[in-house]
Amino acid sequence: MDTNQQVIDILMHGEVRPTANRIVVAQLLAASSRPLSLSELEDLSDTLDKSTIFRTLSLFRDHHIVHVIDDGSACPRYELCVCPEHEDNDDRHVHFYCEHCHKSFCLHDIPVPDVSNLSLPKGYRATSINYVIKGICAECSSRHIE
Amino acid sequence: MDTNQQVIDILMHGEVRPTANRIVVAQLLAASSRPLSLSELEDLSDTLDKSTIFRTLSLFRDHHIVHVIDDGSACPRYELCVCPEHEDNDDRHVHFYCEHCHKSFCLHDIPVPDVSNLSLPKGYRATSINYVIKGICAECSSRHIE
DNA sequence: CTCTCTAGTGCAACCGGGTTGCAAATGTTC
DNA sequence: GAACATTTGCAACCCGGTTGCACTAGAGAG
Repeated sequence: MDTNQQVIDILMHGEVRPTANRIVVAQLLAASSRPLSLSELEDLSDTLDKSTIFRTLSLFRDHHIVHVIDDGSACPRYELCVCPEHEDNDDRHVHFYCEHCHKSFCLHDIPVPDVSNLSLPKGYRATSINYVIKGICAECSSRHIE
Repeated sequence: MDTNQQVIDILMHGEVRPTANRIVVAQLLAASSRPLSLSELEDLSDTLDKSTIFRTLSLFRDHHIVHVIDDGSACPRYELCVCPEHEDNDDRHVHFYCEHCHKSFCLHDIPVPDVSNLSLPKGYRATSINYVIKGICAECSSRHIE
């Protein structure tokens, strides 16, 4: 299976023209098991310009190709939408932010407990939920005793 | 009851010298029903310098007088610890971030569902949990039909 | 194939919030 | 009151995200 072609299909499905740069960004996201920030993508691809990645991610976001995670790291992270059919991201899972290596991980096994519909105060309307656990990831735990 | 004296007690209990500026910051936090960001505090007090507030908040954080909430707004917010006895913030409740007025609210009635102890992958250690619901707050809902 | 027009890209500058260095001001101790 | 430590305000800095603009690449018409 050609991952290059897969990525192109995703872009076309989102009605985004598959330029070379966009394919690179999408492939980096697809190859990563965890959500990536703008600066992480910048590091991964030394050829692409920061502003190009930024605009590419913004475009992807608007076309529901990626969705945005706010871990508590002051910089948003992006991951490919698993469910391109839905207009909004329904693949809700818990994220883990490592305070040591500053990476975010997806905990796909843990569903986000949803309290938004049942018990929000009157007048409040929810559009998204972020459930982020901070701590030390497995790799950093094993490497440092601290 | 003198709130001024209450605030001083809190500072002294945290072993922080109660200077005039610190009392102002602590009173602003105490008077607010919701967590405030650095810039919000800057707006509320036109006399205090940005760096003074910043250092005051950092000091408060280190002395467990305030704790920090990461809503998804790229800037941390601070609220007075309810339980100064505990070394860490055990008063865990859900926060709501309004995407329209960019304020954060405490939903004290909704406890944060805790999944950290039961189901974290092996090797992961949690230190804090952020559960943030984003959407439109009641006031903005009633004001705009959109 | 070439021209034209639009979309995409790289560069550099900008911006805003957090952060830091430093010197003046304030407070504390003897 | 002198000597010292702490706190504060100002200004500069830093860093990541964002934007303006000119150049380039690509799509479509003829």
